[in-house]
Amino acid sequence: MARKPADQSVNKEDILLAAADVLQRNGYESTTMKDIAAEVNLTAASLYHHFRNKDALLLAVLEAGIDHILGQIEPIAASNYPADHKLRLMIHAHVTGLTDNTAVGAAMVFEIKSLVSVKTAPDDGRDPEVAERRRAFIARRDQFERLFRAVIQEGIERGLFCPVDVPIFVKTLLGAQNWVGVWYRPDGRLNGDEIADRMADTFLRALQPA
Amino acid sequence: MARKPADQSVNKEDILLAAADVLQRNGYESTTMKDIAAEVNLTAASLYHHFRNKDALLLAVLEAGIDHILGQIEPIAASNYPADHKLRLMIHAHVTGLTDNTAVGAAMVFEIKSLVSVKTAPDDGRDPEVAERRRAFIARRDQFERLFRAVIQEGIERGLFCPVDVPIFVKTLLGAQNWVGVWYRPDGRLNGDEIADRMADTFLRALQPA
DNA sequence: AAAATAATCTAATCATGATTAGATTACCAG
DNA sequence: CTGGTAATCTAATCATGATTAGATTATTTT
Repeated sequence: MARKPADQSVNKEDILLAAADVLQRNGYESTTMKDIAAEVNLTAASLYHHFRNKDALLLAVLEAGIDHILGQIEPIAASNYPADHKLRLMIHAHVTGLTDNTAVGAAMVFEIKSLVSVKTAPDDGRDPEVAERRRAFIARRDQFERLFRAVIQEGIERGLFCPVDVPIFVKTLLGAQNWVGVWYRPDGRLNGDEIADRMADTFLRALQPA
Repeated sequence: MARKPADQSVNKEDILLAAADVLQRNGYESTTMKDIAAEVNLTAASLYHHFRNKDALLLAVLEAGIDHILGQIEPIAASNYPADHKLRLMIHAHVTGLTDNTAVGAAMVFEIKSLVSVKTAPDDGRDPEVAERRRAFIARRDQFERLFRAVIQEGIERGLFCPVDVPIFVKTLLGAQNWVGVWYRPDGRLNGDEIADRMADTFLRALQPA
């Protein structure tokens, strides 16, 4: 049996993107190292040159996703636009981040009870680096939520929004947005921008003062 | 080594509830037959007397969940209340279903890219019964979504609600509700009823005519 | 060109979880 | 009480996926 020629043109970034795609397509529990490797026409063993283990690779996907989306949301939240305009832009960034970037999708949807789950916590002692990165990821995800809270709180204080229970409102908003990563299909009726538009309309109407 | 005494007091329903709890706590990929069995103080092998295989057991959990929630939503949707009242009741039923019944949570959250996933589809030929039950589950889940669409469409036609893109609005609403299954903790600030109240307020405000 | 290094391959190992087989126990019926 | 059946146990098998080890290839450096 002839050995498959070695192809050294694949870099770490290619592997990371491949992993994000497989995650999105197959879900966490059906994402194997073999599938990811096949996506870039390598074998599973080759991935270990670039990433310590599967956890490290998948965490890298989540980190890329949260980096991307935070990089977009933070400047908006810090801007001087009125709160309602900021919220609309943030919803757009979040939704299109989910529809257009599979790593963002993974970061938002697949952290649930997967590699950052309670179940894996007892194994922390085996790999302190992964445990630390896991904590950092959770902190950044929480930061993401805080940005939404701050903007809505600002809108309420300035009389632009009606008073709501801000933490619950934000969980409602983020849940609806994250779920886009579950049901969205690129061949669907609407694209990411259009979906974001309608969602922003819904939540801004809900925040409209009486 | 003394053999563990056999305990025949455990019935199929006990196992099913145990599976739902483990699913909720550990997530799909960390739900092992061993864990489920331990929940009812049996061994993994004992589960196979009651359920054909793991898929059949987990599908039974999902079916129990969707049965439960459809059984609550259908009478509300068919009632003669005005659409806004119906929607509020349905949101309550859905949210409290998620917070109070782990099988409902599993049915709503864990169908995602798990045993009803695209990845498992190619294996249908191996177990036609599971494949058929899977299809039936998906059909019932779709029926669930249609009930919400119908009520909102009715509200719009009667002038109780402002015009919205109904499919997207419902995806937004269901996403927010299903996500409660992700973030809700029994020791949190609010219980299921209170969360449902706030959510209903949000979405009914968003539907209020101008 | 030769040597060193990076990257990949194949083959194999290991661990884990699902499941089976047969022995055993618990319970029920006659 | 005996026999039959339901239910469970322990031990073992099997399959699969993660990972390692060493050989090999591709690329870079000297």
